[in-house]
Amino acid sequence: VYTFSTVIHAFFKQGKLEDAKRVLSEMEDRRCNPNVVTYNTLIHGYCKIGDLTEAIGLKNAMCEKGLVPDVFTYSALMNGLCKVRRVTEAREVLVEMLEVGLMPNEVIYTTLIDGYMKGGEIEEAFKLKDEMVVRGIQPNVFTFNTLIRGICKVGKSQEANMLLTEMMEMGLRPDCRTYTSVIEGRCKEGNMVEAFRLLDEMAKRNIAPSVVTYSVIINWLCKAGDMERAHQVFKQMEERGLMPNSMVYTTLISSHCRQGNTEDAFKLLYEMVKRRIVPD
RNA sequence: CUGGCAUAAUAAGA
Repeated sequence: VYTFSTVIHAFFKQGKLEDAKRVLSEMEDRRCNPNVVTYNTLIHGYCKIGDLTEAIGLKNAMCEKGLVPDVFTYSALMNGLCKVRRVTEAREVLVEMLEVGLMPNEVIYTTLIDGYMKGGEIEEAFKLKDEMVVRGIQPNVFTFNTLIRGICKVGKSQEANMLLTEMMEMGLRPDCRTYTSVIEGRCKEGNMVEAFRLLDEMAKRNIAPSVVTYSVIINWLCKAGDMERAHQVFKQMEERGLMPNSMVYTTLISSHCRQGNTEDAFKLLYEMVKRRIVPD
C-alpha cells in the first residue's frame, strides 16, 4: 500500500492524472486495499487540479469503505475548496471535523485563514487566528506568514510589523517568506528605502533572501520605471548565487517593452535562452 | 501494546 500510494503521489505531482488512476485500479486488482493515505493522496491530487467534485466523491467513497478521514483528508479538501473560492464550504468542512470529534491542528486553521485572506475577508481571518489560540492550537510560521501577506497586500505595513513582533515574542523565527511579504508591502507604499532596509535586516538576522525576494523588489522598481536600479538589484541577486528564473526575466522584459525599449527587451530574451531558462 | 517509513497549509511576473 505504501508503494502504491507513493507512486500515485508521484504521478499527481507530474500532473499525470490518468497514470494515477491506473495505479489505483491496479491496486484494487491485486486486492491491495487503498488506505487513508492512499485516499488522501488522491484527494489532494484532485484538489490541486481543481476537481472538487472528484475529491469530495473520493472522500465519500472512503467513508463508505469504512475508512475514517483524518486531518490530512480534511486539510487537503479545505485547501482545494479555498483555492476555487469556496471558502464557506471549507468552513463547513471544519465544522464537520469538529462534529465527528476530530481536533483541528495549525494546518487546518492556516489553510482556512489563507482562504479568507485571499478572499479579502481579513477580519474573519483574524477571528480564526484568535479561535485557534482559544482551542490551544499555536499559530506557527506558516500561520503568521499567511496573515502578514494578507495585510501587506492591503497596505497595512504597520500592522504587519506588529505581527512580526508578535511572532518573534512567541519564539517563532520569521523566514524568507515573512520578509518577502513585508518587503512587498513597503514597495507597494513606494517606500523603497524601508524595503532595502528590510533586505539588510534579513542579512543581519541570517535569513537568506530568495529569488522571489529579489523579484519582488525588481518588480516594483520596474513599475516605478526605475530600470537602472532594477538591473542593479538583478545583478546583486546573481552575485549572491541566485539563478534568475523566467518570472524575473518576464518582469524586466515586459517593463522594457512598456517603455518602448524593445532593444533591451530582446537582449534579455536572448540572454535567458542562452542560459537555458525557458521563456513561458 | 510500543516505535519507524508514504499523504495536507504560507511569498513574486505576464
